[in-house]
Amino acid sequence: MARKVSRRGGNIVTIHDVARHVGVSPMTVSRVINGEKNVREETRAKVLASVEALNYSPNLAARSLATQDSARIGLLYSNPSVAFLSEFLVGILSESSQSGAQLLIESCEGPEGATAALEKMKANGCDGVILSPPLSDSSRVAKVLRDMDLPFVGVAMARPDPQVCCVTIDDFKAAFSMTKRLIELGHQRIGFIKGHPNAYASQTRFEGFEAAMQKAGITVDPALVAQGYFTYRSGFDAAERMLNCKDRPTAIFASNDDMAAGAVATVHRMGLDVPDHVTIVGFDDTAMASSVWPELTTVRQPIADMAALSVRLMNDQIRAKRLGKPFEPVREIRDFALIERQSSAPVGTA
Amino acid sequence: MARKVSRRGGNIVTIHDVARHVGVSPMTVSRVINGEKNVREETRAKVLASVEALNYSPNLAARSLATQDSARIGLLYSNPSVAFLSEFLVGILSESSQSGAQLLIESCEGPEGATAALEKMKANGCDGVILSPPLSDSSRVAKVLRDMDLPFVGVAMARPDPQVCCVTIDDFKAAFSMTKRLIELGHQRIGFIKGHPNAYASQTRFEGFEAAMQKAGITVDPALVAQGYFTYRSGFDAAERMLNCKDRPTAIFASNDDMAAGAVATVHRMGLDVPDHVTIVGFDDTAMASSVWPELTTVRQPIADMAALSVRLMNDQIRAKRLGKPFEPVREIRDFALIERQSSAPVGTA
DNA sequence: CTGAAAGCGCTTACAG
DNA sequence: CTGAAAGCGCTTACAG
Repeated sequence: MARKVSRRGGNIVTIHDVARHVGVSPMTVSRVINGEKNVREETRAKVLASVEALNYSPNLAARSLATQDSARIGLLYSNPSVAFLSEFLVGILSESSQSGAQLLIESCEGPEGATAALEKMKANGCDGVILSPPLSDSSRVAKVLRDMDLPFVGVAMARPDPQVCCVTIDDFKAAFSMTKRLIELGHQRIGFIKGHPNAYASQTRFEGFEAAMQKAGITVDPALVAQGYFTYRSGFDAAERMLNCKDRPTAIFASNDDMAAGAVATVHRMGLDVPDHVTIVGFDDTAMASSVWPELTTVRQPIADMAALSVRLMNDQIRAKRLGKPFEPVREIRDFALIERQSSAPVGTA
Repeated sequence: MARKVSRRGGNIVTIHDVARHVGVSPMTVSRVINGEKNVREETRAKVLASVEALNYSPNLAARSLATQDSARIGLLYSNPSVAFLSEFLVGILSESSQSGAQLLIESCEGPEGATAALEKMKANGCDGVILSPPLSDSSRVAKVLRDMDLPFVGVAMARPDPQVCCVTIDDFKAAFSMTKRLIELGHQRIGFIKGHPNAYASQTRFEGFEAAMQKAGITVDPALVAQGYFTYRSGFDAAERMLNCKDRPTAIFASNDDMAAGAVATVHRMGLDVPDHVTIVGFDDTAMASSVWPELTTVRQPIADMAALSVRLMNDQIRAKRLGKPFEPVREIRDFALIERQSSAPVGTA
């Protein structure tokens, strides 16, 4: 490893070392590393070989200083599930450290508290804001942001707004698919636990459920639809009510994993088994889903990836604004996935 | 806000703007910001006022480029609890983005798989490695690291090794305190669920439990000590065995939150209540503890803080090594805290 | 106690 | 297709 001694005695392979090794200018090495086209194929190959040989990898701090990419990004959240939030944060943090963005993190209690938090961010030189659900769906928050002339990106939005840049999955389709799968497993009496009323995703997921039921010609029994609040406890209570029906459901679809885990606990408490007596499925595939037993069948929403992508979109938007270029709001729809674990089974397994 | 237009059209307040505003050199501003002593009090005050007025905040990328602090830090983990890991990551990521460190993250299956992962890191120019438990306690991993001449920091180590730089809590004392608290609540028949045998913390926590019991003059019934594996399922099973004893425990102390949550599920399944019939307490205070119902009384281990501190220690160590200065291994013991939630109560509440 | 110079590693903008 | 120059915002090392 050819390493040079830096001003302070460290050993770091730089772009200059690679350049010298190959016999080109640092500029050419930079071009190869950044995948630019205007490099002769032969030169590119030599540079790449050298990068490999010297074990070069770029200094992110230097890059972001040079590119001026170092935006100051605000992240505003309002207590979603802890499991959701931490996965969200991991995505945000890792991408922003990659791109050299600085982070300003604030929480607030619902859309009403958002204004104060946003003003604080703005005062701290914030260039743009990333919104986690349910804030991302709040038109009130969106208005405040527009008035402040701050660009923003919404993550996991459930209500389409062509004006807003966002990263989501198709909640309707995801809920539809999961419901369809339950029906394929022979379930007919399927209970549904809704999410918090302040989140649009709650409504959209319920609509997906309804649509799949209707398509299969199954009537949704109102007694099997319960209001939840995305908490374990609310799932626990909702499931209890449903399971005390005379004609109890053979499957319960909860709008997130926390509630599904609560529903599993209720089933167990009643001396029944999951999935033998009741199938339980969740939504999100957070840490909760694979931490409980039986592990939850759920809809995987790639939260960390979505969060990371939102940082990239935010960077693009900030850069465009700085350059005075127009920025067309992007609506990125990521794929969801049905993850089948042990909490679901064909009907009548017991 | 006095903002200058940068090369690419952005508006950023820099150290120069502050300097001009105050009428001093950028150097002086830098000194004030970094809290150096050699600045006249009057000058310092003026600079600080200006920093406030212009809303200046330093560009981290520029700083880390200039200080050469940008170490490349490897993070090696071997599947601990997902909840534990995500809190750990949040701490690591936020501190490393603060300090401008680059991260190389690898996982492995136990100490045996560590060598390959570490070689990969080393090949990628890694300057030092942070170890999460149970890897942090592995003398085998420590030896590999020493042979590679890579500095490392262990997080949440349970076995004191004066040679190794680490950040921990006092697991013994923490387990002792929690047990003492249970005894104060009147519990005598207390069950204990051990953690995974490959983690030293499991042993240490058990010793703390034993010591507190002994000090209170209570004999530990071997039937009330079960082997767990830090998973929900293992807590579930262990609790089931204990609760089927003729003389069942009135309280169960699980060595982590996942197992405690599993134990709660078992109690419920048997038609009993938490905490009315059985008190259940956990350890760590991960997201799991406040996600289930009833929420868990537990020992708070400040995982994110500890992880963040480990990054700082790693940076110090790498800098010392680069400068050829000796670095005395530091052993940082953080405070734990007893968090009382709804899963515990005085004995005989029902 | 304060400042002018040089440099951190990379990229943009311009020339050829 | 390639390179020389200048600059990103900050700090170290040296003078005074």
